[in-house]
Amino acid sequence: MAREMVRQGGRSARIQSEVHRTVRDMLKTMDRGEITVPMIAEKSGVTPSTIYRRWGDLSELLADVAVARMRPVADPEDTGAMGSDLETFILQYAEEMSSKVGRSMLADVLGSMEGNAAGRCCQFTYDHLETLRERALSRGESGFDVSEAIDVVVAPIIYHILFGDRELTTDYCRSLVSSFLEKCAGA
Amino acid sequence: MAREMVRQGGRSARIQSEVHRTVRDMLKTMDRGEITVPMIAEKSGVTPSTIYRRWGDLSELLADVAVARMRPVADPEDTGAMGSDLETFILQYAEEMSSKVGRSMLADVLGSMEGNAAGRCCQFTYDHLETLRERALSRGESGFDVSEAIDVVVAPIIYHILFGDRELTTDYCRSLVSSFLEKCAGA
DNA sequence: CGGCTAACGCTAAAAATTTGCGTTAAGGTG
DNA sequence: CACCTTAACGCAAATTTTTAGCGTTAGCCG
Repeated sequence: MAREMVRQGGRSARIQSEVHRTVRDMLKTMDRGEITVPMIAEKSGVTPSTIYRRWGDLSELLADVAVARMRPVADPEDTGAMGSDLETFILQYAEEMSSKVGRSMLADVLGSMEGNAAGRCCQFTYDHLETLRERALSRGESGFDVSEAIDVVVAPIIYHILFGDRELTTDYCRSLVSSFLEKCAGA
Repeated sequence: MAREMVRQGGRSARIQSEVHRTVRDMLKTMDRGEITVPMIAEKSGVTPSTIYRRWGDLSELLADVAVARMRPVADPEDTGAMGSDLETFILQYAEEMSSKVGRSMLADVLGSMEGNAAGRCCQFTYDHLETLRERALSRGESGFDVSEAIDVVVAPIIYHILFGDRELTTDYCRSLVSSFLEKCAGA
């Protein structure tokens, strides 16, 4: 059979989760700059060559781990109304992404070129917003444009986290959301 | 004398410019992933240890080169009116940053932790916008809030470049600018 | 001009990465 | 269920990259 196959279960999967777990553990106690592939290999009981063959290099591995961590485990909380749904989600999003691990994940995701890690992880955000939009519509609310929400609310938050040019206060995030909601109402 | 000194002229400066030039040349013809410190050292006629001692590692060197490239050489063009000034500047900004070298510079700048490379380079953008604002005021126009311009216009552009989730067309950039100008007029 | 020392070059040692080859085990087939 | 194919792994040698010690060069200051 000429089809490309990717092993999903058994040893291969066990190694992947073991390596991922090791990386997450290491990121808790040490800086990203002092983590090396041989270290990860030893702590996870895998030979370095396996890691190199499977992920290519350290930055790709870190990106892979970061994307896996950002993958949502549940839908955003339902607070009963679109405005509060959006605010709750954005505040939590800003909180997570501006934390030390959040900034680290962002950097890792943006530092990889293979596998479109950045695209996949911003898709998570898009999907969450889409969920909120559909939820609003099913309540009879007017809904909102997801792309516009990203431009007006998400993009500034990410920008300030990445460039560190501004404190990301709760009030500021709230103002972004309310500014967006007003724009929706006006349109 | 106990004071820390940094050599500015002579050999040290010559080496810096030589290494920078070599890096810029290499980035034209090859991918960032295949550039190594020993390569740069050989092509620029410097020993690797000098590069390691001076810049620490490859990512710091690349960030240093990127910041130097992004440092503006002139003020943004004066088109005679605030709206067209802003549009001209943003279109050129989007063009430069979304190009291959632009994306590479962004990635390099965000991938370094020393020296606040990211902060310094977003300061360039801030300064340019501030120039446009002052120019508008001196013409008798109402001006605009620079931080708001960054949130509404610059941040979305950078976001879409980094995450690759959307085509960055001229029309789209123009719509961001006009949306911002309307917001200014309304406020 | 002469002293001081930051910054460089050279070299050897250490660490990381790549590569070849044999082995293990996942997943499909008869 | 036993067998076959081959993706994925482990091991170890070869290669490359990075670090560190030490002597030398050349800015900068008095």
